[in-house]
Amino acid sequence: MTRSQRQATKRITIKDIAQAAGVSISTVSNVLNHRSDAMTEQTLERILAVMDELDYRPNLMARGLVTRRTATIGVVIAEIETPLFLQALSFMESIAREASYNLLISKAHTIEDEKQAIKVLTAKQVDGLIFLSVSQYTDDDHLNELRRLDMPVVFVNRATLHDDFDHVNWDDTAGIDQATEHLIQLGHRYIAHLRGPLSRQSGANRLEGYRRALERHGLIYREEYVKPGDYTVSPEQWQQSTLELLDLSPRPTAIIASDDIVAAVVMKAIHQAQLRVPHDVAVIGFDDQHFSPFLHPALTTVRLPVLAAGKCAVEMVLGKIAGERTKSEHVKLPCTLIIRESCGATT
Amino acid sequence: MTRSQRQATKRITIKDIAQAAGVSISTVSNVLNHRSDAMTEQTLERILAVMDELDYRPNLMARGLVTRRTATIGVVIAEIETPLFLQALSFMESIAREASYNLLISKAHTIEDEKQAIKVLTAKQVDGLIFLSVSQYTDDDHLNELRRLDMPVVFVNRATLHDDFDHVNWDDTAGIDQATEHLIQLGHRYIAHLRGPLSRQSGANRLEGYRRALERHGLIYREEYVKPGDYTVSPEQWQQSTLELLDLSPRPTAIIASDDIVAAVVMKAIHQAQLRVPHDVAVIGFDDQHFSPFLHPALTTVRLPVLAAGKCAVEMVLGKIAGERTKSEHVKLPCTLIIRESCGATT
DNA sequence: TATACTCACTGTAACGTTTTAGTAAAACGT
DNA sequence: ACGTTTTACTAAAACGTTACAGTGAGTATA
Repeated sequence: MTRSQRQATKRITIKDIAQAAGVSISTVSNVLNHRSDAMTEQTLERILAVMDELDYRPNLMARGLVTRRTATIGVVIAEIETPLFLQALSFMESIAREASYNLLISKAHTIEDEKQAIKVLTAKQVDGLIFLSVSQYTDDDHLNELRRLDMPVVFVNRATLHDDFDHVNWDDTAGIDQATEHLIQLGHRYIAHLRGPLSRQSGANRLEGYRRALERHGLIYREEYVKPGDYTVSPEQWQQSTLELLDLSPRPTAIIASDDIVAAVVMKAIHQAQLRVPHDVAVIGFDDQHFSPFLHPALTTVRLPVLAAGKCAVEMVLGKIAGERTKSEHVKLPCTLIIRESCGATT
Repeated sequence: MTRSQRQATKRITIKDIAQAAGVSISTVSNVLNHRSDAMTEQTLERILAVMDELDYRPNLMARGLVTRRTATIGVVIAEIETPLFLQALSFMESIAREASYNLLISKAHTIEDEKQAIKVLTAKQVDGLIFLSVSQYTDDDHLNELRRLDMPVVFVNRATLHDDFDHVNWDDTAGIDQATEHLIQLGHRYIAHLRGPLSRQSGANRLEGYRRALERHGLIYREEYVKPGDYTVSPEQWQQSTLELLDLSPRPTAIIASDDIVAAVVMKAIHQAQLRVPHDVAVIGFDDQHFSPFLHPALTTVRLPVLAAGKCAVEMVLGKIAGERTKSEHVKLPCTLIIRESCGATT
């Protein structure tokens, strides 16, 4: 397999097919583009036979050069470490594939990465762009380029600062509100929250939803019941925070964690404090990751519609590409409270 | 943003740059390809200035058409639902990006999917192909096409039936052997195994490694200590199987699960049987998923070198593309036993 | 029977690059 | 001062498609 051998392998083009079938390349192009009405059944079959025999594959680069279409959607993804978003990515691939589109992916954690990703993906002539969960609030000037290119763009889980682009989000606030409501209905009065980073939309929204539900029921919001439990602090600190919460008086009878991993650590800390879930302390997570049903006890959690959002985003991009949709939309999907074993009535 | 407006947006090409800078297309092409030695400093700067001003981006499709390079690697991935493989995908993207390559992904669960994926990806002119964990044993004829194309191909975690292609695998057998060995060293004599599907290479290999370690220490392999605990049966059955194992006499003092999710369920079942991990029964998982350290107790598990394998695969493909590597390699990476809390000495 | 119309194609100019061969002018060596 | 080399470019042919304007033969219409 030397390089010279590699170059020796001749690739068959539309020209070869035309020659072998004794027709012009236009005719071959017509069969490629399913315009079989413009030729004899006989010719069609002859061309198809030749294509099959020579194992012809149209060169999509050449095609793309003239059609200006690549059947490829660029996906810029951050937080790619979160299994949930990766699952969304996988799901998006399925949706895209049904429409014969592929996904060209590019990670971006910083604004700089994002700029670079946009450069490369647009240079590769993707037909549309999806930003998966890159939540920046400021300094989005580089997006002007996308406006100029007039390319279909959808943001998933990003602050909706760009009215002229499509957005898909989910309603964190309502999600945690629902979870808190559920706990209150079960009789809980002292509900703690291990919150996410406030610098993030999700962290702030969730704190707000938690607070909203409390206040709706006339329960006072107490600072000491809220502690950071996000990736900016270590798992040991989550554990420490949980123990501190359990030492409060009155002791919280329920803890809402900022995600399922944190919830697992919370449950672990509760067990280690010789208390029981949900008997002594109820726990609710966030995300509904794939392991959550298998925790001990199975975790009650707020399921994020990440897959649905991914699907929605792909469909929006495809719609724009097809020219069916023109004006931009802002979709907000609901979260679902998944009730399992880790939360129950207080005794 | 109507379609007519979209088409009105003129895209600037190398031609525009040439005209604006008062040079020929060739010269502009030269600066694009970093052959700045073939022109005046003055000219170079003028061209760069014009490029910057007009915000020029070379069209990589057009370039690819003539260079026959796309700076894109196709990744065919199955088991994409497994977070571990998705993480590998993410990691591979990082490695590829460092070399200015992108990843075009395509899921494939059946042979038919795989054929289709190969068709599309090769038609899109990817420079190389990586198969991530699509473990089929038979009917790989369609791969002949890849031989014919003489395209760099690497298989990750696939039965090495294709000597002429590159392979990256990990040593399941040695991994579980090590885990079993560890348990034996701790004094365990009755070790059970919830095995994976035998139709899969991994399931069969692991059973073999388990058996090998037992026999090396003169412990008898007992059929009733081995039960299926894979995705072909339900989580309820994993739980049921665990309970059955705990009812055996002598009761196993350790259980090796087929993956970390199963291990979580096993631990849950053990707790529900009023036994303690690792005090009464030690548990070892497989995969080292991201939640495993946060289980209660933290899970001892065999870490698969999935990320390393992904990295290796990308580097192999890049090496082949660059022409540095020519002959095919078969790499086998070791697994690592990650010792946490869920296994300890028997009392 | 002349006219229009359909049918089954064909020829060729794009698309935006790279690449190869070429060239005029300047610099160099002796 | 002459030939040679180097420098700084340029012209034009690819690359493999699609798109559009033809075209000549046969058929239907008036």
